[in-house]
Parts: sequence; structure tokens; C-alpha cells
Amino acid sequence: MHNNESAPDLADLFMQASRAIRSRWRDSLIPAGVTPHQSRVLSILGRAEESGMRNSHLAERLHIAARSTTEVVDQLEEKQLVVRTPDPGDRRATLITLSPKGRALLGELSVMRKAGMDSYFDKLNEQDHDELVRLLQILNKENPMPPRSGCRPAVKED
Amino acid sequence: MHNNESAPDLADLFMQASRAIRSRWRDSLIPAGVTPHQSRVLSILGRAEESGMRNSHLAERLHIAARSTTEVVDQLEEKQLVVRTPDPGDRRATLITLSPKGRALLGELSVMRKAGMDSYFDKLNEQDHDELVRLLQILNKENPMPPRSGCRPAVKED
DNA sequence: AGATTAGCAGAGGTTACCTCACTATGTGGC
DNA sequence: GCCACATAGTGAGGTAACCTCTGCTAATCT
Repeated sequence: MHNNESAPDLADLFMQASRAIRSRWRDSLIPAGVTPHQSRVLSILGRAEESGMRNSHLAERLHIAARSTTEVVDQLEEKQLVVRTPDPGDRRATLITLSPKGRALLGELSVMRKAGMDSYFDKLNEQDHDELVRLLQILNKENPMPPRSGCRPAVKED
Repeated sequence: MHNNESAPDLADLFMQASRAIRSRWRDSLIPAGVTPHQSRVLSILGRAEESGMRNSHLAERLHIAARSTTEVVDQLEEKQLVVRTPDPGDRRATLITLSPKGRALLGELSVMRKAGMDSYFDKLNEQDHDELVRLLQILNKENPMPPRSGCRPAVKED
């Protein structure tokens, strides 16, 4: 390892870039009137839907305590972006689903976000762009992906 | 345009990696008894030192309001990691410096952090490592950081 | 000197999290 | 059928890391 002293720390570079990305993302959400936090819930609901999701399941996906999920869902319900309906199969439980309005917003959000991100990554030419994708995929390869024999998704790390 | 649809979003890849990094970092700080937030202050003080730093200057570096900086410094002062001394040149101002204890901790922290990060980036060979540094430097080239409101963190870290 | 500006901190608010405790419901043992 | 126990959601109340508004003191400008 010949890490010379003047070489900037990769972690620092990473953090700096991710801060910029996060900040752009947050800004791009402002016109839609949702926080990044709320938008994350919307996109999880959008992805995992058909029949709705329980609060506890959502909490698991968000990697936060179930009690905290209640709060975000409260906010989204107030904005009429999601609906809570009692689970017919278990009267203790509540199913959370996107409202039509929520689903529409989710569509807009992903477009806006993509636009914002594209403008950020414009600094890279096409070749560098692809190279960065390659490198990040290596780094993110935490779960060695066992042969796709139809086992669970195993999304572990937050 | 040969960006096929199934190509994962660069921003997502980025956030995934940075979350892993942040989480490793936070974990590596636990034994030292400081939060990522506090450690950031220590490292800024360590870098910009000789004669100490004003609260307002520190706030600027942290990209947070001056009032918020006061609080972190309070915490660090209580742990005796930093010292506040009146600025001899301007009696309104206070200079914040690392205490010997703080400087020692900073040293340990950077070693621990570096170890944690190196183990993360070990997935890349030397050439890919350098390539990633190059790409990140391009991306980080002067993106203005506007002040932010609300919380975050990401949490859980910044 | 008097007005303005700069540096810091007190008071109090917000957001995104947490734990603990409670109620209502479901489930297994006998 | 009843009791013990687990589980789903939420009220109450707490914390960390931000914020603004306010006020005090010290420096600087005219």
C-alpha cells in the first residue's frame, strides 16, 4: 500500500459528494412539499405495493423503530398521500397504501430527482460515468448474491 | 444513448456506498465516546489550527449556523477535548483550540477511521482506487454548499 | 461621541429519531 | 373455554442536532 500523504482520503471525497447529492435531492423535493424522509416512505410503498404494507414492515424497510414510522405516515396521511385501512386478516393491524394522489406524486418525484441528479453527474463524460458505475458496483457488492434460486431478497444494510 | 433502463441510478449507488461508509465510521467512533458530529469538529480544529479558531469560522466550515456550533463546542469542552480562550486581539471573540487530550484523541480517531475505511475500500485494487479518487475529485469540484435547515443526518451523519 | 456592526450565547422551536407503557387482538397450552 | 403470552399500533415523553430571534458586549465607522 503506497498511500502517499497528500492523497485525499477517499472517505472524505465520498462524503463530500454524497452531501452534495443529498442536498440537491432535498432541494428538488421542496416544490413537491415533501421531505426526503417522506419521499423515502412513498417510494418504499410504491415499490412494495399491491395490498398495502403494515407499519411494522415499513419500519423494517426504513430501518427505524416502528413508533417513528407512525409519525411519518401520520404526516403523509394528513397530506392525503397515503391511506390507512384496517387489515381484514388481522384486526390489530393497519395496511398503509398510496392514495392516487400519492402515487401521482411519486411519479413526479422520481422524474424531478432524476433530472437533478443528471445535472450533477453531467460533470463526468460518458466514459467516466460508466467507470464510476462500475466502481460503485464493486464497492456496494456487500452481499455476494447467491445463485438466483429464488430465495429471499436479503436487503440487509441500510 | 446507450444508457439502458436497467442500469442502476448513479445517485442510488452513491447513497448506498456513502451509507455504508457513514455507518462504519460511526461504529468506529463508539469506543472513543464521540459522535461523528463531534469528531468532525475535532478534525476541523486539528487541520486549521495554530492559534485556534473562532466559533463563527468553525460554523462556516461545518456549514451550520454559528449558534449550533456553540453547542457542539460546549459538549467537547465538557469532555475536556477543546479549550475556549478569549481572543487577545478582539475581546468579543473566543478562540477554540484542541486540548492535549483532544489532540491525542484526534490522532487515535484518524487511525481508527482510516483502518475502517481501508478495509472498506480494499475491495478495489490499486488502479481502481486511484481511478475513483480521480472521478470523485471531478464531481467535488466546486459545488456550492448552501446552508441547510432542519435535521438530518443522516443521520445520521453528515 | 454616537450609531452601526460583529461575536457569542440564552430562550425556545422543529424534526427525526428513540424507549416505555398501554390497549386491542391473535395464538398456543391445557 | 380460559389463561398466558406475543404482536400491532400508538400515546407520552425524551434526546440530538439543527434552527431563529433576542440581547449583551466589544469593536469600528463617521
